[in-house]
Amino acid sequence: MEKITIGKLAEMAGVGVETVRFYQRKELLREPKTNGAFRTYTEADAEKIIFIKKAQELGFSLAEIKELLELNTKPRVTCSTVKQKTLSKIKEIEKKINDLNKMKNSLEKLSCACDESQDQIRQFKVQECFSIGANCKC
Amino acid sequence: MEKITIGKLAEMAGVGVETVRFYQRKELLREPKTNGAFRTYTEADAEKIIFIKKAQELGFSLAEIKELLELNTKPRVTCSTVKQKTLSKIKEIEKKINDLNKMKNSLEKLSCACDESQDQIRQFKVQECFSIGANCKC
DNA sequence: ATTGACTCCGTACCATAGTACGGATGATAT
DNA sequence: ATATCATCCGTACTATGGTACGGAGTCAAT
Repeated sequence: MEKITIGKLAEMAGVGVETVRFYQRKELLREPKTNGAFRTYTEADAEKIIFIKKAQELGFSLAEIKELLELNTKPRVTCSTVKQKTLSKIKEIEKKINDLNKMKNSLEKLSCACDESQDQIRQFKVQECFSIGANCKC
Repeated sequence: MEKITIGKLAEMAGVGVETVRFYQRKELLREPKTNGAFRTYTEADAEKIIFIKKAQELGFSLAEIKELLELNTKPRVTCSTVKQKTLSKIKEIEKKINDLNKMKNSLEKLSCACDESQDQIRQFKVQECFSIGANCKC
């Protein structure tokens, strides 16, 4: 297998070279071994960047993503601490899924309204999805 | 019912007064009727702000949130255009839910590893959740 | 051994999403 | 009526997450 330099890595992960260096400064990515004068990366590094981008799209900040990536890697942390943190992250995620389902239900209601009348469309309000139990009644 | 001034509105929605004004400048919130010299708001405005905050936590930018809020309110837009945009938003949301489920499954695997050994915990990698079909096998 | 593409490093700049400040005016409770 | 608090408005500052730039060094192919 050929050496993965920073440019190749960036291409693999679909980001810019500067972004990789930025993540290193933020300690989201390890500083890799240097092969001669240039750094060489692994496929795991590309996977990590892809994870970071996905997690960002899901509303996690870089600080939160760092926590996620470090859940199991910090030295001298007990199993029960890891478990506790992990379960708390799972709760966060479940809350997000729940909220997304509310938005989805609400938009499905709008989709239904489109088959009814202009009036039905005008009366629709997405923002109500978090207050009233607005489910699709197609 | 008493008048809702900007300070009251901000408190209701759990944001700062400056944030409300910022959203007005960004046209995410309407410029409300002025009662005397001061503006008065409605509960719908508070609901809208709460929606904005929730949607941000779910990874939507203010520009995307504006689109969501305007789905059905723009004049001279046909039903089919609204329907099309709505279905596309639903697809986006489904993708997010799918990705969150992958992360959740992965973290459940870590939670299981916590009941096994320190070694199992160390070997775990969240970032793999988007590449291999890593489901919890508790 | 020279050329061209890539890397390294520091620094500067950018967009997004607020947050703070400060002087003027308006509202309200005593 | 006056003190106190809120609102208005413009402008400036901040944090986060990158993006761009410029000069120097390096690698690899011809």
